[in-house]
Amino acid sequence: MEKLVLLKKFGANIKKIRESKGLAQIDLAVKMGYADDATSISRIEAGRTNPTLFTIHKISTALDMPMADLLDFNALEE
Amino acid sequence: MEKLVLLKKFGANIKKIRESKGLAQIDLAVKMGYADDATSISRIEAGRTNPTLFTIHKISTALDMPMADLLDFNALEE
DNA sequence: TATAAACTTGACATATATGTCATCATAGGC
DNA sequence: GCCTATGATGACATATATGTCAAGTTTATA
Repeated sequence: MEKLVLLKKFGANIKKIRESKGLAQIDLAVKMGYADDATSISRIEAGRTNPTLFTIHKISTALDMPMADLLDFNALEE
Repeated sequence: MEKLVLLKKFGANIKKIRESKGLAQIDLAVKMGYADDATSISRIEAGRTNPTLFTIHKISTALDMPMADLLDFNALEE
């Protein structure tokens, strides 16, 4: 898969899960320990950054979702 | 989970899967498109770097393993 | 249409990932 | 002992992730 496509798919998946939990970007950011600033979340959800494993792990913890689930967006399409 | 622990677990998992496929680090590196150099693989397996999503994706493709499986190393322990 | 909540965007300093090279260490087989 | 395969390590230039701020946009709603 091409890089930009991958990042967009991941971002869309995070957004979908976040919204399913009724959280705003800022809520997720605060849960991840950020200083009341959702910039990083916005970038990730838009696919404008290539997050590291540790960042993915922090999202996973904050959303209470296994990392494996966050990356399982290829079961549907390819 | 603490960052260093996470990176070490991920690295150990990659190493286990790579070896189960009978591949040397250099084989994986070449499959990922690197120039006959396994330095990056060595770093990742040792947990000395915090790989990006795209790097994880390249490993996934090269090892023919879903990304979700590569990150599913918490099913066993925590 | 005014207001507020939610999200986006550009910029910034800092840290670190990436890919590569040269070199070193280790282990096994001959 | 020698050679080869394998992996580890330090250094390097370059690219980019991270966390933050300020400012802008979008959306909804009263």
